Amino acid sequence: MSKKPDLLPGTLDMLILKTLTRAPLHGYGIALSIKRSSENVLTVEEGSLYPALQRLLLQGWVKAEWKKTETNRRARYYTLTPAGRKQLGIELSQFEQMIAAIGRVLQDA
Amino acid sequence: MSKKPDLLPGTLDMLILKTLTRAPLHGYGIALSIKRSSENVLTVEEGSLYPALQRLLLQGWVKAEWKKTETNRRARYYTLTPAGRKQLGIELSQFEQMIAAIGRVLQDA
DNA sequence: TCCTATCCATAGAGTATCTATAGATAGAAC
DNA sequence: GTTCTATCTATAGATACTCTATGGATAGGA
Repeated sequence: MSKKPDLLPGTLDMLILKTLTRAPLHGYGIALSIKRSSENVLTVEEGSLYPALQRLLLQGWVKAEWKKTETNRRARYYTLTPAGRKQLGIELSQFEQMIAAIGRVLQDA
Repeated sequence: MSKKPDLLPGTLDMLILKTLTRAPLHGYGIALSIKRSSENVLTVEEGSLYPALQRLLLQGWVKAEWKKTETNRRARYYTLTPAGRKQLGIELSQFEQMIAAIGRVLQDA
């Protein structure tokens, strides 16, 4: 039945990295944060989120640490690394270039 | 060695439909048009383009006709159908909504 | 005691892209 | 007249990313 994606494919890593620039967060918190700051337009499913976090860990763009949450639960907190911050910059500029280019195509008379 | 895509995944169909609102074009011409109007930022590979055109045909969003080009070559011209025009409207509004939402996440302090 | 929200994670399917390849021909260059 | 380049179509296979669907655990409130 092929549903439409809840976000633009290829943008999830960038959104996660950006979210982590504010503060370390656990996976669930990242998903909530993206949903909230996008005003409920973007929904990150667990089946997208956790594989994405594994990718980011593997690339060294985030690091993870088990901690207790404020509500006394066990959770894995992800922190942006310097390499991750650099990568975010790259992805941001590529994304903006893409969007600008698409905008040109769409506005072309 | 896993290269980055030449366009944002999920946007190709929209770009093709938009390109065809100006005039019917053959595949090669569509690729050139997108490349040109995006100022060489977006490149549509053949392995993406022709499968996309097959999808659009199957959905009834474009129709195809074999003709001669101005340079006397045999080529398959694609024309936007009314359903395709409607679909383009849908995709445009979804895309803009996505971009706006991503923008909110990226600008969130 | 049950329910809901919070938290983690993986398996499998589907979709869309890329690279690589194959083929044909018009017209220009040589 | 032969070769080269640009024009044109199309498919196969690999890869990447997302989704749906699961499975599990626990804190705190009803």
